[in-house]
Amino acid sequence: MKYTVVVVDDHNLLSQAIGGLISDFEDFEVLYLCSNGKELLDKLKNPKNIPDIVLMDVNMPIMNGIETTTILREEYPQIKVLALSIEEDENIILKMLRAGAKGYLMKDTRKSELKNALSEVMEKGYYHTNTVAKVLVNSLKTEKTGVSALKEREIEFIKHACTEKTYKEIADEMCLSYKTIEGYRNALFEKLNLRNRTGLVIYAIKNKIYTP
Amino acid sequence: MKYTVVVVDDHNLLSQAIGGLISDFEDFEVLYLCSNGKELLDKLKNPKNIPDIVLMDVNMPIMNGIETTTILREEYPQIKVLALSIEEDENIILKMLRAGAKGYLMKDTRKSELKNALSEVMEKGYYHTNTVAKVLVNSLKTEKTGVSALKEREIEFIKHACTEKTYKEIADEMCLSYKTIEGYRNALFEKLNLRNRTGLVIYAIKNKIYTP
DNA sequence: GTGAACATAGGGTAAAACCCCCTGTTTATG
DNA sequence: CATAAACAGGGGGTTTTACCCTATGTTCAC
Repeated sequence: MKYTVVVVDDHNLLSQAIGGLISDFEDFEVLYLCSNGKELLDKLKNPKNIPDIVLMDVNMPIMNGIETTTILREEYPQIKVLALSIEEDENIILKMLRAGAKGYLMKDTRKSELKNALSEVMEKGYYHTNTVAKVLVNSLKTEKTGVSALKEREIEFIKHACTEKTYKEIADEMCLSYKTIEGYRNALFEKLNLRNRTGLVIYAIKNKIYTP
Repeated sequence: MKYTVVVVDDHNLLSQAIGGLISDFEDFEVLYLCSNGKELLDKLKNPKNIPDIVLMDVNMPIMNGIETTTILREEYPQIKVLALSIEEDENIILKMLRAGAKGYLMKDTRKSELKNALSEVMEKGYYHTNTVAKVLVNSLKTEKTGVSALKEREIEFIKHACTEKTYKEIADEMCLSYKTIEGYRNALFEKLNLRNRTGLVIYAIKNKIYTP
């Protein structure tokens, strides 16, 4: 008996193509393809349509991979979700895994790795690449040290950093020395894994600390 | 005699998968797969490796689709290039077509449309979807009215500036000298009235040039 | 009452960003 | 054909960032 797989991706060419690849695997067969989470949930209402694994894209219109995975875990906990995305964003990966994905594949994965991933998810219950492992370790660090929560002053600083002001000017406005401001910046770079101010600005906007 | 196709895409899963799809078509067969333009050019040095059609991704590391297509048109004008991308960016599509692509497919194309596209490119010499047609009409409009204040390369540069990359790294990626990049930056600061890179990032996001 | 955690701040250095100035080449257009 | 844009590159400078490592005083828990 082959394991059944459903591919959910808004890029039809990709889902059809991946479906084709999976058909080549001995132990797996494709049940059907979907273009978004909503379509999948509709399909699942028929018990005949319940697969062993869902290969899920993260970015989709109508209902994205994170929402869909969350719902799946509640309503069909037996279905294993394997995420598939171009996104290497740490937060996205974490969100997807927290939502209940058993693994996270990049779209530049090779065919053999896809087969591996499918097999391991069915056997061991999970599959993680090095990239994802790194992200996980990093997130554990921040969770243990409790660093993840940003302090009041840091948030205030970030908002200033999202303007054209120099650090010297920010220091003056916050009534702190330039060196203290550097301290805030360095701490943030460290715990948010950023290289420079541009990274901080993008982080702030993504996380709605600053709204342009 | 089947027409031969080469798939060039840095996402291995995608290229393998698309290769699989094409193998199902009566009139076409896959010659080989490549991960980037450089790899393709190397392969082509052997006359046995010259295909009828190249299915080319636009965004690739090392050598992207636009550069590669330009070179192909010069050195192997008999090879027909069909672009394949997620990018719906007007400028990218235009560039790719100017570079000599015979058609532009989105990655959400259906299998049947891919077959159509391949056949039409071989028979008529071109294939254009509605989306691309719209873009073309639109570009004619804006070219007439000259609405776009920002130049193509500037927009491309801005997108890079919204990442953690240094200007040196941006220069490398855009295949320009650091000094040229500085030129773009200075021009933008001048005409947009900005003080520094942070200002540029905020401007880009406000004006939807870059979406975090 | 001692150590951890935190906010503050300094000194020094190297790299990146910023700011002038300047020279070509290609491409479009009157 | 001339002229203007757009495009690509360079010299040489200052300012700002980024990254080291260290130090002091306060608060708070054990």
